[in-house]
Amino acid sequence: MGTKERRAREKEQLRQQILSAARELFVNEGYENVSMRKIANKIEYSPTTIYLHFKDKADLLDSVCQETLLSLLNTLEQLKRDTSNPVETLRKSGRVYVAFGLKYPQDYKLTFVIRPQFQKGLGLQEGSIGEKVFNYLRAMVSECIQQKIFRQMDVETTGQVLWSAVHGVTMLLIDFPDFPWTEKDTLINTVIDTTIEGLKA
Amino acid sequence: MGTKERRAREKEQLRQQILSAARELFVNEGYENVSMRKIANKIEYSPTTIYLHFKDKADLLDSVCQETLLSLLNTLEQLKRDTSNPVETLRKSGRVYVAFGLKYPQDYKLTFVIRPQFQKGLGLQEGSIGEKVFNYLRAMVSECIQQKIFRQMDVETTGQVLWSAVHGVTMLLIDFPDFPWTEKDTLINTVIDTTIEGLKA
DNA sequence: CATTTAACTTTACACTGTTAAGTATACCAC
DNA sequence: GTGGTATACTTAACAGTGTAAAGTTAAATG
Repeated sequence: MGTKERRAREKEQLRQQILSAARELFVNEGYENVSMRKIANKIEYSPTTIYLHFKDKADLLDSVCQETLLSLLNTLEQLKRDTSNPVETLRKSGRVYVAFGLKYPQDYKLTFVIRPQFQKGLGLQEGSIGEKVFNYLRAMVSECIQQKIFRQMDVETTGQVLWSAVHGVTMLLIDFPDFPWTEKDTLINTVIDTTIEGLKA
Repeated sequence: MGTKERRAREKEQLRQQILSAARELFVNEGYENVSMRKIANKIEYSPTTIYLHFKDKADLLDSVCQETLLSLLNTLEQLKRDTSNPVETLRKSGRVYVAFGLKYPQDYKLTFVIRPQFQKGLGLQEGSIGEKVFNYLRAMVSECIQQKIFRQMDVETTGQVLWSAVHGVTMLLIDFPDFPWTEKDTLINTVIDTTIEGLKA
């Protein structure tokens, strides 16, 4: 019987092929400079085949970004959390977050800048990977507040402040590579440490 | 004789016409969704006329962004600086910066995200408006450090940390309007105050 | 073997940024 | 005023875009 399963497997395989071709092209040439035809060429199918797996180009982008978020989540979760020192964990997580953004700058921008432009109304929906990432942050922040290391402030606000800081420095370093930045790691660490210091009780 | 001058004036006028048509379209429909033909239609000239005034679409974008930066600089400089309380001035400037970004979100993104993507290698060149904006920040930071309110840290790094913070929160609020942010002004103020607090001696 | 279904391709449409060539008009020296 | 030239602008064209509709092929089912 297993033909149906085989077919489904093959279909999934092609989907994955399209996805990784798209990611590679998006990352190397920029979303706007990648045409459906280019992707099709790379996987040696006709352009319209892509539409059998993805609604349109934006949907393709969205799927690529989901993968990116998952990868970010995994990277963060690999960091083993020392509950006795939540601030240090937070610090490390911040560094990992920025490092991720700088290691895959194009993927980062696709996910956090380009995608919101094309996919209106994504507000961190229930069960999404994006929500899981933010939950990770929430948990750490919560710990810092409960242990009274941080000011007794709203968990949400505190988390959002931290996100703003790491997102800001990541975006600037990506978008203005020629700006006369002070030493990159110094800047990143200072951003994270300053924000954490400012949040302390 | 003045015909030459009149001609030059007319030419400049058309240039301005193109610029404001382009800005309006870029802002309302997004850079990528605006074609040279659309701009041309709006000003009732043929598409190729635009090329008599701007090298290409990216150059047009660049000119639009220069205007935006100038507007930002003016907005910042209107704030009268109370040298006896540089921290309060810095706080206000931060709020003004974010408010500017949120008032003209598309212009902000064009300038700080889209343009760097198309104009590689803009590293805050000598005498540019971007440099003037950053100089404004430098001056305020310098004051805070000299008066020993801030930690004795590198002026550059300190300024870059502040820029990261305000840029981060601005970008997030623009790109994820549906995210469950805490009250917007609270978030903005908390970001600014937290960063400043973290920088204090 | 016949028929249905799924996978994939061909063709086509209306659009894109930009270049090259063409045209008309306003200016200048005589 | 007339001839020539420079300026402003347009027309036409090229190679490319995202994607819908229709057509084709091959495999799975009854």
